[in-house]
Amino acid sequence: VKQADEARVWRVVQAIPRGRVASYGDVAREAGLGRRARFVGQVLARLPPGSDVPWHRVLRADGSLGFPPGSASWERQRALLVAEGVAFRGLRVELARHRWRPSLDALLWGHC
DNA sequence: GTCTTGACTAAGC
DNA sequence: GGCTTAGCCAAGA
Repeated sequence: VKQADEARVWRVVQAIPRGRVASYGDVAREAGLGRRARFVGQVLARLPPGSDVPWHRVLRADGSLGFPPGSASWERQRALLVAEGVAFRGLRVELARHRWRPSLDALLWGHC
C-alpha cells in the first residue's frame, strides 16, 4: 500500500464539510490520484475503527452507497448521513443538493 | 509473471 | 427510470 496516497485520500475526505457528500471518483481526482476511484474504496475499507475520517460522506457517482442496501454497513452509513441532514431519494442521496464542490467551496469561503 | 477481485464510472440499450 | 458492458487500476493470491 502506498502510504502517501492513502494519506492523501484521508486528507481529502476529512475536508468534506458536514452535510455534504462526494463520490469516490471526486475524492480520487481531488487527491491527485486520477481515475483511481476504486483505490479510494479500498482505502476507506481499510480505515481503522475510531478514525476521524468521515468515510460516510463518500459514495458512488450515482448517489447510491457503496454497500448492498439493507446491510449493516449500509444502514450505518445512511443513519450517519441522515443525522447530518443529507436527504435521500429512495436508495440514493440527492447529489444535486449535497454534492461537495471543492472549487466552489474555495471560491465561496476563500475570499471572504 | 498472470489472474481475480473490488465501498468504481461512463456509455449504451 | 432500470440493467448490462466495457474500461479502469491497485492489491493479493
